[in-house]
Formats: sequence, structure tokens, C-alpha cells
Amino acid sequence: MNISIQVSATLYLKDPTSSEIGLKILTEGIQLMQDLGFEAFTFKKLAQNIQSTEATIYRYFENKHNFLLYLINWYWGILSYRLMLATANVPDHKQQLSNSISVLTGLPDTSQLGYIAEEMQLKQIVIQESGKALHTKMVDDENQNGIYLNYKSIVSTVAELVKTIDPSFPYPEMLISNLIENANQQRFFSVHLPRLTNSSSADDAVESFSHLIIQKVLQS
Amino acid sequence: MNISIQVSATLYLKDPTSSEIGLKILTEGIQLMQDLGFEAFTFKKLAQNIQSTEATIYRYFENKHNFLLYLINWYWGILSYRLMLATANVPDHKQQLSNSISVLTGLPDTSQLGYIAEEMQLKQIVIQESGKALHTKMVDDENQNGIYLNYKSIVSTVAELVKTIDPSFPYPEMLISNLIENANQQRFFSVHLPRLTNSSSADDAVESFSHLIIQKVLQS
DNA sequence: CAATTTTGATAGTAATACTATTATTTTTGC
DNA sequence: GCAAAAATAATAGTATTACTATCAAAATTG
Repeated sequence: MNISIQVSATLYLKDPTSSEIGLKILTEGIQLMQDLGFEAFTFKKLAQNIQSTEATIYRYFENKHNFLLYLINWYWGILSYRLMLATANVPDHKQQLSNSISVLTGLPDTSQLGYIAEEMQLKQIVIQESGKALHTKMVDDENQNGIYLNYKSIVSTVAELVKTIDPSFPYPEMLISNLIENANQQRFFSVHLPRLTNSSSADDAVESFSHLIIQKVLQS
Repeated sequence: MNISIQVSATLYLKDPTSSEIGLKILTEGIQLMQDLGFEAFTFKKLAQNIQSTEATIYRYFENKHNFLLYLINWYWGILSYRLMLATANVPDHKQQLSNSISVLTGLPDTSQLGYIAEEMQLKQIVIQESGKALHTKMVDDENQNGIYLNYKSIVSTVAELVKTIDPSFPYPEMLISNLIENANQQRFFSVHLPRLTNSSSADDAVESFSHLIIQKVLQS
């Protein structure tokens, strides 16, 4: 919003960033999605929260599934932007990769350059809900509509760095998508199933783990 | 069912393995869950498929969420059993770990010792639907009811092996839960978002990747 | 074979995920 | 500043879902 983050136009009927009420749908929607979770979230409840009506929200988004996809897409747009910032003017490829891994697996710092207000909330939503958006019978159609371009482009960009650093490594895309997904999964585990992880809030174990994997696995 | 696979009793109202109709709920339910996906799956449709009624199914399972949890729990029970078989009488710890990684990240072989008929179907369901069972507001309560004991015990067992082999490695649980989750995620990607992975059906890249990570990351 | 349990058949309810209609308000183009 | 167009509010309505309840019929079991 602040900066121009691209979200696929197939995800909305009417651009929510184009009106006051659309922006309220986004900001209050993010909050309500976090509070209730995807299952209990409804457009009716959101309408009450923003003192509007169900019908109005339906003019912006076809359904709550698409609304969630919009939020996720927005999040990957933000990360894409942060990735650019974090690698710009960094001459060393290894340092570029390291910075990228920090962006993708670490926690955002609210005081950093390019921090976007909604980032932390969107990250929480991605951690909690993104599986529900992805693991659907519609995934192939949605993929063809370009919904996952932001995500795929991130993986592709960082995988290219991996290939530059170690051309012999056979699974660059798998490595990067693994580290991204793992970071979110482990953050979920650390809150709800701590015996499945070694995450402590003091040092960011998730980020350290990711750097360690990169360091041990790539030859250079 | 063939062998005694433990599923937490808090997941059902009446043990589905204790009656003909209960078994039909399981076998046809697995099939229908795969065909329709969790969202479109309903007890009404399942009742029609087994020529019974909604009310009867509700006497076995409180709701479809618990039914899905049951199937996932069953799957982890099966893997737990296969893990035991794969490490029994293997004297070398490194070989035990390697065998464990194959069980957890590779594809089951229908001709192998201890293959259970439903394993492949359950694995598909875990790949497609397990996120929806886990990422819920009820996860903490369910965890306290012991729903995730099978899964946690697998991670714990294999993480212990990691600790034995390389006591200096700081993230054993994270490493193992990562490899397990990653295997399922990458198999999903390879079907629906192939640009996020390097999976080819010829060699099992997912399993090879997992072994590579273990080999590179642990010192011994 | 009587008593108990399980299942079938049917009905009903509250909530969800929408669609439709029309009146009112807001925006905009001139 | 005002007419025309667009957006929103208010309200109603529908099909489906996720259950709960009731009672009779069938099956099981002691």
C-alpha cells in the first residue's frame, strides 16, 4: 500500500486499495482473520466490524478464500520488495544469499528500512493459514491465473544465487522453498508443538538453522 | 488395522474398527476424502456412499475435523511401526538414521515387509490435508489430549539418533521435523507448483535431498 | 429369547456462503 | 452547483452445511 506492492488483479473484483472502505476491509480484515482464524472468519462479521454490509465486501472479493489469497499474495509481494532492498548494491553473491535467507526466514524488524506496517500481521496469517489457501482443489487453476507468481519468483531468484555459488548443487529450488516453508512451520511449532522444534525466542533459532543449512550444504 | 496401530481414543466416540460399518466408514471415508478434498467432504455424502445415514457416522466421529485427525493419527501410527521395523537389529547408528530418513521421506513400497494397505492413500491425505487439521484454534487442546503423541514420538526418536551421532548439532528436533514436513510439501509442489521444487519422478529427489542434508549437516 | 445396543429413517435448527432488489448516499464530470 | 452515474446500505431470500433429536426397526448379546 505505502509502496507499490503488486497483488494479482484476478484476486479481487474491485481494487480494495482504491477506496476508503476497501482499505478498511483490508486492515480490519487482517485483524479479524488473525483473531478468529480462517474457519470462523466471515464477511458478515467483518462487515459488522467496519460498520458496513456483507454485500459491500462481496463487491470487492468473490469469497473469503480469495480474500485470504489476496493477503498471502500481498505478503509475498512485501517479501519480494524486501529481498530487493536487502540485496541491492551487495557485490558479493554469498553475502546476497545470506541477506536473502535472513529476509526469508528471519523476523522482520519494525525499525528497518522498508518496513511495511502490515508485514508482521500478514506473516502471522501466512504462518497460520496459508496451507488452507494452497491445499485446495483449485490450486492448479489459481496457479495458472498467476496467483503464485510472487512466491515462485522469490524462490527462483534466490535459487539462481545458489546456482551461481555452487553450480553442482542438484536441488536449488527445493532447498530454498524448503527453508521458506520450514521457517513458517517451525514458528508455528514453537508456539503450539514445541517438542517438534528447537526454537527459543532468545536467539532466532529458525534463522540460524537456515544459515547453517546453507553453509553446510553448499560448496564454494 | 491389520497390525495393531494405535490411534488416540479421544478422536472417536465409538471405535470404528470395532464394527463392520465402522470399517466401511474408514475405508470409504479415506477414498472420499481423497476424491473430494476436506472442504467438500461431508458425512452426508459418505453416508450415501456406504448406504448408511449421517446419524450413524456421527455416532462414531464427532465431526469431520476429528475424522481427519483420526486418519492422520493412523498414518503416523503406521510410520511409527515402519520406523521400528526399519531400525530393528541394525547395529550401526548411522545406518539406523539413514533407514529412518528413508521411511520418513521416501515413498512406501507396496511389496515391502510390513506394508499396510491404506498407507499410500493415507499418505496422500496427509500431504493434501494435514495442514487443515493442524492449523486450527483447537490445536493446543488437541495436543494436550495426546493427538500428536505419535508424531512427536517419531520426531523425538529420530532426533535422539541425531544426538547420538553428532552431539554438537544444535537443532536435532528441528532438523527431523523439517525433513518430514519438507518431504510432504515437496511432493505437493512437484504435482501442483513444480517450479518450487526439483522433484522428478524418476529418481526420488525428495528422499535423496533428505539424505544429502543429513550427510552434510551432521559431523561424525 | 428377552434385553440391550445399534442402526435407519426422518425431521428439524442455526449458521454459512452466498445472490438479489431497491433505496439512499456519495462521487464525478460539466 | 447540479444532474448523472456509481457506490453503498438495508433488507430479504436461498441452498448447503453441520449438526441434534426422535423413534421405530434390526441386530447383537447374555
